[in-house]
Amino acid sequence: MPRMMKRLTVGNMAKINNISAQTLRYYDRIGLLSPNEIDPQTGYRYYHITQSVKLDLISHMKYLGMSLDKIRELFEENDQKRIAQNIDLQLEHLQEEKRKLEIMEKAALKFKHNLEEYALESKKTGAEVRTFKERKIFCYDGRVNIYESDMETYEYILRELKKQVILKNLPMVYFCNAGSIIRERDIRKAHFISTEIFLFLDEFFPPGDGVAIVPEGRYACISFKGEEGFSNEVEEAKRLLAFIRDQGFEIAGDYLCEVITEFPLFEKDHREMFIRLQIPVK
Amino acid sequence: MPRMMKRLTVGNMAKINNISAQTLRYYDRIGLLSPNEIDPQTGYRYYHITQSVKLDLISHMKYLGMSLDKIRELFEENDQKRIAQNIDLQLEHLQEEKRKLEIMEKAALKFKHNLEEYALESKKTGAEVRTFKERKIFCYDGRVNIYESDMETYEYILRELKKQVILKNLPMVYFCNAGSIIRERDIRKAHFISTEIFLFLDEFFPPGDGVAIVPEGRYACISFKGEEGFSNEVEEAKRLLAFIRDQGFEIAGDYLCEVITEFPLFEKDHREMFIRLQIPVK
DNA sequence: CTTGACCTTATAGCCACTATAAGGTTTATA
DNA sequence: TATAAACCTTATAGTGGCTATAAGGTCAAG
Repeated sequence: MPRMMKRLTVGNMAKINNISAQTLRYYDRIGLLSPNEIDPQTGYRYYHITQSVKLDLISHMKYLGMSLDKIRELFEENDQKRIAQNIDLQLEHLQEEKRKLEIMEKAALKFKHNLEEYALESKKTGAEVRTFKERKIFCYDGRVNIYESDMETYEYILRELKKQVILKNLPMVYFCNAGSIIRERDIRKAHFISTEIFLFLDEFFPPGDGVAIVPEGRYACISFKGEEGFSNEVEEAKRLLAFIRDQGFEIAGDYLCEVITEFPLFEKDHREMFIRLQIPVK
Repeated sequence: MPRMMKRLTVGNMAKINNISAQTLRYYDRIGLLSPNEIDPQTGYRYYHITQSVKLDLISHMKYLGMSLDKIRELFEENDQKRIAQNIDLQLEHLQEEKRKLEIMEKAALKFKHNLEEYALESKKTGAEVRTFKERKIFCYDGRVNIYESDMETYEYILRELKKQVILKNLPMVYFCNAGSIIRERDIRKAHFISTEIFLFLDEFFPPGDGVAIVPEGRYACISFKGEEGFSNEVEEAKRLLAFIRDQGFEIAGDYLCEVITEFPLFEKDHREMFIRLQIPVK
């Protein structure tokens, strides 16, 4: 049987409601919930147990993600329709938050996956043939041949790609897994010409403007640590082309240069990239 | 073709990276990212485009939900293992956030459902028979007959229930949909004795300590607005019992008094409750 | 040389609290 | 009744990741 107390001091009210006395004082200060009675001499706050009702409501509405300001507003209006409206608003907000979390999770998994790929791939030295499923990319044509540019220009092109990503409302997640393309006709002639850079999207991404598909199939691959930007890419690419020729394969599509991860090799103010070159073969 | 600038002022660096100049200054201040060069005379900050790399990483890691402090720490350590660890931590954190959101959503939906029930039920006046699916409740025995208590005591009992909810780590969500039970043997004799109050849980809730099941079946129901606590409940309950007798039904289980919603009728500092009485019948 | 667009630092504000300090009140016990 | 412990009060500062503002200095174009 609970002990009866007509007047509850902040501390008691706090204990009973599993809340801090400071918080109760704060609620008083912002005009959200004031004690039943305040001793005019001492300023002591005295609550009544039934004021817990309002505290329950406050905590419940907070739980729905409403701000204390909003809650006070709703208390003042005391209008059921407005409350229902706000619940719907909160539901939308929650959906939005959920979507954000999903994307964040995808980003984290991608990051992790990249780290694992790095750990795996960094042990390999030679070329090999691997099968990839269909992949989606978001392409951007920088109109500058990156093989004739320095890192500075590459950064500027990346910034432009980023602008596109923001413009098209793509989640920024994908921005950690970029690459560049050499079109089939150029790589067949061993011409290192690429003006297009891209981002890997995930399989669930809806097709649309700028979204291209990298077909499923067998790819000749080679991975290496990019030195001072792309300086050693051409050399590695030639090794990969030699591998294709030696194995009796034939180039079956566009050459992809994928930046697997940047982070673990992060040093100073330049990108230290782990790169995987891929050429589809038949 | 992007315009080349060796030195970028905060404003330019900001524009290029879709971030505010203030934020860049802030990052400088907290030692997360300092400009390449600072004019010792004027204090002007000059960035280099390649510093965007670090900004990309920062935004990416922020995206995973890491604090700037954590990010700086990881930058300073520059250790791949620690990064991987933190990604895993973030993933766990994201799972937690997702669970929270799910619960919040459930709470909002429940709230909404209650409002709708209220709108529907408040138009009805007489008793009726309704079918309910199996429901789960969390029971707490206050060891005081609430029909012999005043609202003050009821509030204290509710506080105890709340403590139990916190103790058992149940989500606070459920705290808006409470009720009380009169056991079958008592309601058969029209004895209004109830020491047990409960919360409705949702169907997905795992069974456990204190979790009871209210069986599926047909229930004689009557709803009304509770006046000054439970003062008019007994009267309405008697009407419901009369209805059961008149229709030739028989009491088939425990009597439930469900508080559908409190909010829309919220006034002053006492609970204004919309109540639905339910007696299983056969 | 002016104008206006930039830059600088310093400060306050946001939210929902928490923490601390310095001092006053109540209550339980001796 | 004296005292000590446990409370209460207000006021202030801090949290994080910024944004906003003010007051003043610098730079680049015309």
